[in-house]
Amino acid sequence: MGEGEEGDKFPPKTDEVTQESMKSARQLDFTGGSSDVEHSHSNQASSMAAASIPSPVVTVTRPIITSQAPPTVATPIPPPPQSQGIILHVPIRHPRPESPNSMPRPAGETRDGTPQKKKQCNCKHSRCLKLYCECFASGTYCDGCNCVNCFNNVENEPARRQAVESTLERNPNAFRPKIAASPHGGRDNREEVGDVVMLARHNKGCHCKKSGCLKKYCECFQANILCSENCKCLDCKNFEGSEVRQSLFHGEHSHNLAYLQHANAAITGAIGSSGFASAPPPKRRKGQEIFFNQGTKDSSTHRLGQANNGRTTSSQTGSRAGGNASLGPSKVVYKSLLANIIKPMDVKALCSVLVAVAGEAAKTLTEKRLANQKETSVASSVQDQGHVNNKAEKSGLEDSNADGSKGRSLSPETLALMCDERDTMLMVAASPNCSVEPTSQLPNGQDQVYAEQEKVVLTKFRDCLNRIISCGEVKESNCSMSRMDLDTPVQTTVRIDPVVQQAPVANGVSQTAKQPSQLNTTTPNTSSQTANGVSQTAKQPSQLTTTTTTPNTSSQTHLHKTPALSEKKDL
DNA sequence: GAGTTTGAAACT
DNA sequence: CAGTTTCAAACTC
Repeated sequence: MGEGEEGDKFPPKTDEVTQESMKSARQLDFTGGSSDVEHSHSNQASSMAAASIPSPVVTVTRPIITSQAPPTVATPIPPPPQSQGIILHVPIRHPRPESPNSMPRPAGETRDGTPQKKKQCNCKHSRCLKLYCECFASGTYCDGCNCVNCFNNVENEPARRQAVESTLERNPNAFRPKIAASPHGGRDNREEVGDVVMLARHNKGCHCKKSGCLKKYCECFQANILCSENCKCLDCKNFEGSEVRQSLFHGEHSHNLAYLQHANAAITGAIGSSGFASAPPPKRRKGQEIFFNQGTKDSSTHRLGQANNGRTTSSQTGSRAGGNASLGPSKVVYKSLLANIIKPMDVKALCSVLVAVAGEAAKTLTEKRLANQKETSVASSVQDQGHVNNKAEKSGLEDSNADGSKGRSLSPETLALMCDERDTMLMVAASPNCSVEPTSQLPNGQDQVYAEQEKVVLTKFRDCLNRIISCGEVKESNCSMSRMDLDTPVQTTVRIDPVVQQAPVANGVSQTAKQPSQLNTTTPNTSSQTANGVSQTAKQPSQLTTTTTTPNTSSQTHLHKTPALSEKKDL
């Protein structure tokens, strides 16, 4: 076998290697500036060599890149020519991280940062002078490895050096980190499940075909990063939002069987959607993506770039790239039925609406109250204290009016929310039988104002929730419908508006499904995704219009199912 | 622990 | 640049 082939070369004519070249290989500049190979960084390098050889733990995972970077692990390595941002100290090369869960760490370190033994290779045919060898690839000498006929040591420095050179000749970046990341991609990004992780990415990208990029065969997965547009993998499942991937992480990894099963199942495609909770979107297969998934439209497209076996459809690649620029691949994201209905901005908007409502209520009520006060002329000007948290205050209720009532009692609605939780209670809201006599605890009219205010606010909120529920139901039904006729036009109804890439994704349910017609209720028009949901939940225009709330709010306000399809344009 | 699978590296 | 071979890690049994 190859034994001879290369083996013969090594140890290459050692003589050829003059003393000069004897500078330990580590002195070489692997950084890609191959030209500099011989540089003069004897300092660190030499020391390293000397020290590291016998000593285990060569801390520097990628010592090689040293030329400019201090050997310390944490130090970022000078950006490669291609400059992809900061390079992690990650030795992504071969020195593969122990567990997929953890960001690759320097060879000498454990998760907690405590020193650890460097990984030992088991090379038999490469003499540890090729990148196949983890040690060699990481720029360290073999030490305590199980390799056979190893030349990756001081004794064979000449040969080693030769190997390094030839390797660099082939690929100037051979010893450079494969993973690039943004400054934020700190080291233990990992598992934010699709979060930080994406900050880093494989420079070259992987080319996995069968592992679904969910096994350590995959360099990306191994480094615990998502596949990026750089990858040319097939049937990749290592993308943000990948159910499979998420299940792996959520199920907490490698150790548990579930993980393995999921991974395998997912990879083989055997499980189809079943493996995952609900609305399992059909698994993607190489060339064809079933566009069942709403995400499809947008996000899916991202994925396509890759899923489609990487590349084929060149057109797609772009999309993905865009997504990742900073965050990494943006691919299909699994979300609950309400995922797109309730969005952060919607929540904000809702808050605004509620505030507005509260404000209005306060205004009205206080007016009343003032009127009463005049009569009673209660000098209780003690307007002090703290109902700081009081919604009323937030809403803009003038303190002046707000008088103390420290022991402010809770309104029936509030009590209901706090103690009862029974929907009915909420529904009944204002109804008298709600019991808890608010008045009973009300010192003077003030509390009543609050109570009224709460009532109004809570009622609004209740309405919103109901609408959300409705939306969810509609969506659900659509979902099921769309599933039934996957092939049918429904899918085709891809939303017209380009929209935000991320936005669209919803779990299995193609948002597309919801066509205005069907959803007459809420969904306005194409802008659907954004629209429906909470926003609609918000109040009715009529009530809020006056308020000076933010644009969002206003938009929401419009949402009443019926009338104004105007909906949230803003959103 | 042996055998198989996988994908990067090396080679053609 | 594409296809094939080699290699060692990852994985399975």
